[in-house]
Amino acid sequence: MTASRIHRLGDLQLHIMQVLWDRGEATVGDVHAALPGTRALAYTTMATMLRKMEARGLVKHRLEGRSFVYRAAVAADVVSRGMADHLVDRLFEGSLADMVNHLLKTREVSREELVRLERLIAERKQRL
Amino acid sequence: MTASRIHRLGDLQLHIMQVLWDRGEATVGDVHAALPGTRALAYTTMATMLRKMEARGLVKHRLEGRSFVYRAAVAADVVSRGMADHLVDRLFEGSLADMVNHLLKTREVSREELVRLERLIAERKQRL
DNA sequence: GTGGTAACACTACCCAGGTAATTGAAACGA
DNA sequence: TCGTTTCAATTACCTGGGTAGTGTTACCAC
Repeated sequence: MTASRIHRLGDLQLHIMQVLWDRGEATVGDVHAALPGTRALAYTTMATMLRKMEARGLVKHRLEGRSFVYRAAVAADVVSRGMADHLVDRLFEGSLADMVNHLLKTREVSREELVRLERLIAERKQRL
Repeated sequence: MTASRIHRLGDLQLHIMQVLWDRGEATVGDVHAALPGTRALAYTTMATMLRKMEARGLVKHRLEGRSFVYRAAVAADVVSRGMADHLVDRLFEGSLADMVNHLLKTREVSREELVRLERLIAERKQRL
């Protein structure tokens, strides 16, 4: 449950979270360096973002020397779940099948992916 | 393709779109009346929102008497697709299977839904 | 015609995400 | 010791979603 679902996360914030989930810990500089070169953002932008995110409870930091070392304060799957659920609820009235149906209709899907899906569903049925 | 994906839509805007998709056309008053009573919003809020949405190209209006009759300017599935794709890309690097896997792990899913999913995937495999 | 009401128009907020310059302090290097 | 770099802190600004008050007009009922 983890107190008040997270379902809104901007692109930048999500990228930052992904870096943190990936590395466990990272300084502002690390995060800045780790981000996709496609859009070169200022170092200060990262710093500001991280502070805002800490205020919101998404990350925490500790001091090491005079650097802030950040880490995620929420687990990746809690966030994924919050966001995915929110979308399923908003768009498909909570029906996973409707969502998948829609995705299958509108996206390219490889045979491998379909096979994987079949297997996932079969497994899930066992576990019912 | 409909020019530039729509992947950001706030809750209110999405609700409004759903009303329009549902009815085809609706006046501000209709939309206002149709919205979930849970949060009673002012009539003017709807009017403002609809004007903003028109500026963004989400809806159009025509004049009938002195009322604006709004209709959606983008199709429901284009929007669903934009939003769903965006999420799949952001959270699961574009892998539908990863997304479904995640959802299957973290959500309650009924046997019926699993069966429906199986069928959907089987059908999709045919059509490959 | 006059007054109420139903419509849009305009304007103003708030908030959060995103972006960054500026400032100030600490550390480091010569 | 003095300049340069490296950090964090502060501040500011833009955008878009959301919310609504106020203003204005047009129309309908008396």
